[in-house]
Amino acid sequence: MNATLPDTDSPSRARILAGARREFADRGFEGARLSDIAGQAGLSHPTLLYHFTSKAELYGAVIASAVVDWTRETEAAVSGALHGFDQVASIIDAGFAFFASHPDFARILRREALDGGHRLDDAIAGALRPFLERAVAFLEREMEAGRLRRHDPLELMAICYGAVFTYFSDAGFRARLLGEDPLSEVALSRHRHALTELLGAALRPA
Amino acid sequence: MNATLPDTDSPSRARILAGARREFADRGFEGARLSDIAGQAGLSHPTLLYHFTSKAELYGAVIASAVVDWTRETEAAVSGALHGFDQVASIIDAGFAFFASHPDFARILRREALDGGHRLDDAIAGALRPFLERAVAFLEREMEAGRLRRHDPLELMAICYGAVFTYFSDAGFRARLLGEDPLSEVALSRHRHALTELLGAALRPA
DNA sequence: ATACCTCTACTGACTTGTCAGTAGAGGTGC
DNA sequence: GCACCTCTACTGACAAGTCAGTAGAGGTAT
Repeated sequence: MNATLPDTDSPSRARILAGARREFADRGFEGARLSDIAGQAGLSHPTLLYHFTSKAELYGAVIASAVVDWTRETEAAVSGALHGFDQVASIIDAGFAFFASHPDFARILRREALDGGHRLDDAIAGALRPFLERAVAFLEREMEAGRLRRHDPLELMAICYGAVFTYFSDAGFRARLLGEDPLSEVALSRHRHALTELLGAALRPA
Repeated sequence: MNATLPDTDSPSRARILAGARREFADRGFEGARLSDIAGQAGLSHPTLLYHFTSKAELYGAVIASAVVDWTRETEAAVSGALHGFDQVASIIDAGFAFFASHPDFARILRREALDGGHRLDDAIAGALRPFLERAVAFLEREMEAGRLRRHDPLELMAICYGAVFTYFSDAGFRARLLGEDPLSEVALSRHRHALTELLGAALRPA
């Protein structure tokens, strides 16, 4: 897409990306305003369009940078040599850690999931589907070997995805409902602990 | 909100509401176009604004009608005289049934949750918080009585909320990822069954 | 003849993207 | 040590289009 490519990571570009992540998370693709994003970076909106040729390209850059982080940060957890429930807990931990350090991205991703995910085709093919397939294969193997109790592996992943993902994407809602900050360290580890306990009770062999 | 109320349910009004539900679910509040909604009802957009004085009022009416349905349809499940895990399964079933019959509302609700839920304050105070409090109180009582294994009741609700809610709000994403319709009867009961089994394995006393 | 419902035509606000031009840093020849 | 050029980063002004909401007139049933 970028034919003549001098900069790639100027300070302005980085500030624009940071503001864009916030605005796209807060207001969605349609709701975000280029002039607001530019303003947060201390620039006028034409300058933003000097660095990114269109709103869509800027959005794509935000997604891409998060997908890079996701792949890097989950790699360790997935390729670990653990077995049975320890490996499950490790993946849950990795998911929590990733979203806790990328809370805005959780909301961007949810908006995409709501829209059917058509803008995520590359990310799905490149990162999400492989991740899911490895996880399901792992679960099947471990259940077969008797190191995990039998459950539907794919649906188990869907349940974990829903629980972890929702905690972060709906953090504002939870805050309003319960009057506490879900991204605080205590709230976060309370939820992670509860999920891990629940899964452990259901998955650990008797 | 509706002080001087002549019509309340003309045929046009009902058709507008149905179209609005679809459009708000598909594109969000900002993305939805009044002229598209009106067009689906066979009307021009100023005619829509004759029935609903603003886009925001129309949106509020969509939310309100769904909250009415929610309260009615979950009432039976929550006030049932069941005990232990049977009651838990009954609430899960009710949640599935509600969202399966209101798939568009699931996505509208998720968009609201993403935005922090500030437009849902009435619904939270009137329906959601009471529902949650009754559920948590029930879980505590049953755990105390030994009819359910001990888990964190609030987090347990959050996990169920996340799993059920995500299944419906992200149905389009799941369809893209797996290539099957998540709202089909088989897919739906597969997921509900998996969730019920998982919860049962974790919650039923040994 | 009046209440209700609908339309066409229009406005004002706003948004993305374009364009011409400015400021300043840095290299080069002399 | 200076005239000249080029490049990046940036801006204000504007073009083009979209959208919610308004005004006012017409049709229809009672």
